[in-house]
This record gives sequence, C-alpha cells and structure tokens, in this order.
Amino acid sequence: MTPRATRQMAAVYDVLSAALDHPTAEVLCARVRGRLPRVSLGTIYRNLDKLREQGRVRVLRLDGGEAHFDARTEAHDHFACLRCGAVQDLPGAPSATPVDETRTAGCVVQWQTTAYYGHCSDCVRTCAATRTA
Amino acid sequence: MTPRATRQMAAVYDVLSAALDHPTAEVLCARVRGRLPRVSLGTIYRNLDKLREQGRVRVLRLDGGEAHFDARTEAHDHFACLRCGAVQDLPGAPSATPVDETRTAGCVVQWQTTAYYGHCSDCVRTCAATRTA
DNA sequence: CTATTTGCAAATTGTTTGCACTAAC
DNA sequence: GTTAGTGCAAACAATTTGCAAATAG
Repeated sequence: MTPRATRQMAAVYDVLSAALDHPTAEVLCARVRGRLPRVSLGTIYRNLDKLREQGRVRVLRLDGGEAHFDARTEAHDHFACLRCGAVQDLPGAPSATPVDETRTAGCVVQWQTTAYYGHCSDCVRTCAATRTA
Repeated sequence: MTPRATRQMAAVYDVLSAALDHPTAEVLCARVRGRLPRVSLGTIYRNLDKLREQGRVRVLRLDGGEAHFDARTEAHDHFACLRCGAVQDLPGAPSATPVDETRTAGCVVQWQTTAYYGHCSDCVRTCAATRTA
C-alpha cells in the first residue's frame, strides 16, 4: 500500500519531464534504457499509470493507436499530425475557455485540452515535394 | 479505384449519423447488424476509414483503448468520462478560437476540438453513493 | 465482364497481467 | 524481514489484413 521510490519510477518521470515531444510508451522505454538498460516496457506502463493517478502525468490519445504521455500539467493546447503521428505542445495560453457549467450538465471536469489536427510543417513540405515529383 | 456505393457503406453512414452518442466500431457494428445481419467488423472499420478520408466522419480518441466515431463534422466540443468511457457532444459553439497561425509554426490545421475530461453526471452520482455506503 | 468490396479468420499492434525474484523500507 | 515493485513472457483487446466469394457499375 505504501508507495516506494524506485529508481525506475524516478527515471520514467525524469526522462518524461525532460522530453520536448510527447513520447509513446515504447519511445520512452528506449530513452529510459539509456539510464537503466534492463527496464521492461511493462514497468514503464505501470509507472506511467501511477504518475497519472497522482496527477503528475497526462495521457494524450490524439490520433493513431498509441497513447502519448505528457509531464507538463499546466493547461496548454496540442497539435497532432495526421500523417506522421507527431504530437507537439502549442505555445501560449490555451485557447479554450474554462468550462461553462451550463454546457456540461452535471459533469465534473478535471482537465481539458484543445487538440488541433492537421499536417505538421515537415509533412507539409514532404507532401508538396511528392506532388511536384 | 472508382469507389462503389455499397449497401454496407450506406448503412454505416446512416446509422452513425443517426447516433446521438459516439459509438465505438464494435457498438456501431452491432447497430448496423440490425439492418444487415451479416456485416463483419472488418467491413465496419474499412468503411469508417473511407468516410474519414472523405472528411465525412471524425475519429475521436479521447480516453481508453477504443476509437469513437462522429458523423457531425461542424465544429463542436466533447466531454469524455474518465470512469465509464462515455463520450458526448457539448452543446453550443466550440470554446476554442480558430487557430492562431503564429502558434502553429508551419502546421496546417484541418480540424480542432476541445476535449473536457472528468466524470459524467451518472458517474458522479455513483461515486457519491459508493462513498456514502 | 471485371474490379471493388465483402465476410471470415488469421495476423498485428498496443497494453495489461501472472509470477518468481529483487530491492525499498 | 516484509511487501511493493521489477523483468519477463504470456494474455488480451482493438484494429488491420489476406484471400476466395459476392456484387456494383
């Protein structure tokens, strides 16, 4: 019942906090292995889930099959590329207003994010190049 | 290369358009079987993907493992229950502003939605009841 | 007629879990 | 020493895919 401070837990949080992108569990696992070569993917998932319960990590399911993880919990918006799957933070204040209680009819909101879907700058370039070819 | 108007495609779109919730592929399949008893889940997925390519259907991945599908393509916001997984439209205009070009640095946005995460009214009631017990 | 779509089942992918062992406390 | 956490591999769930038969144009 008493949670323990393991090196794996610390590494998962450290690596995720340092990430500028929003890695998937598999990508994060690869990075954590730079520090703890024998961590397993299962441990990554278990620790991410504990961090989520503690409210220290957000799970983003924007597009594609995989979950992306985010250790920044201040409110901010996201952009997801429909072509390459990359997920990035948008700078600046979140564009959505806090929830209007009259719209949510009894629902209790814990957090919110606005997601923008489209093609990232890299993919826009690639698409243009492909079409011209 | 030339797309064909099949009865399965029509049924998928009709049933999804008539839905007030945002069914998963499996739930949608069950409903479509009310009209076409032998449709397979694979066909549901293939048709949903074509509709998505045509821009007639949105794929929502808000929380949990499954994708939810939405045939309403006018801009609107969503609420996702973190406990029961239900997804519902929020009435009214979307709360997020259209994208500010200066924030997206070369990204081309196709659509956007603000997702609110929390507990729906049913789950709020159940939680309260459980605690009192 | 012939090429796209279907139904079915098997394959793939992302995530979770059981269990013997390790390491926090 | 006790018990939560780990590594591993097997189990699971959601989605995708290969292929022979069905059907829209």
